Amino acid sequence: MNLLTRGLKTMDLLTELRPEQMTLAAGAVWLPGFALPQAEALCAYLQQHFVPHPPQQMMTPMGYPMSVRTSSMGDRGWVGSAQGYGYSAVEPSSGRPWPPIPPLILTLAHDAALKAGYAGFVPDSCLINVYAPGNKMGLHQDKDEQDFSQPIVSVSLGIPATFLFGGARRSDKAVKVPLQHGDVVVWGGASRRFYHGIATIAANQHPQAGAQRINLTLRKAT
DNA sequence: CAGTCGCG
DNA sequence: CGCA
Repeated sequence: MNLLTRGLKTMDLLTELRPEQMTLAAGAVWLPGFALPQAEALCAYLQQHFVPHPPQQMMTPMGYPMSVRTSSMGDRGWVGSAQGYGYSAVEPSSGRPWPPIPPLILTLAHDAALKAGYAGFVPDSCLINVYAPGNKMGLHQDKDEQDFSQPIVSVSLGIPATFLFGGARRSDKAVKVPLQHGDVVVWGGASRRFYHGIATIAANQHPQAGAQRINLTLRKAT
């Protein structure tokens, strides 16, 4: 019995099959399980990171808080406030510089980018988004970076999430990608500025992360 | 005028 | 999907 005679629709294919690599749009690649070898070490490392650098809810310029909590590593960290969005060399709550991105994460990001077709990726910013059940992220573009020739590398840890990957306009139809612990998504080239987001997170539990999804987003900000 | 990682 |  093949997949078509079982009556599977496109969404079912995405949830049942775990291809080694799948193209979501021109220049955008989903790498299921690419970070699984490092995932447990990453979770442990982040737990330690969160002690001196607790994730905080950023504000939007429209006056609403975002539902996710965020922290950062690297020369720059992404911050949001009533004044707008951008990159900061210091953690707003403490005024101290962000801690460096550890080699484990730099290497993972570099290797994932290479696998997706982007050689020589050296990020200077790692945004850490922490999602609890009920949290979400509306469709948006990553457009606060200086150099759009560099891709974005996104690492998923903890409980699952539905990643929404749209197009150049916010109203473009978005593909739904069922991200799991250890999945990596890389987007660049034509898709570098495409809209993307995260659907409301369902209640869930993960052995390493608890009731959380932790997303690492690696960028070259400067 | 452009926006807008939010909301209804 | 369009806001103000």
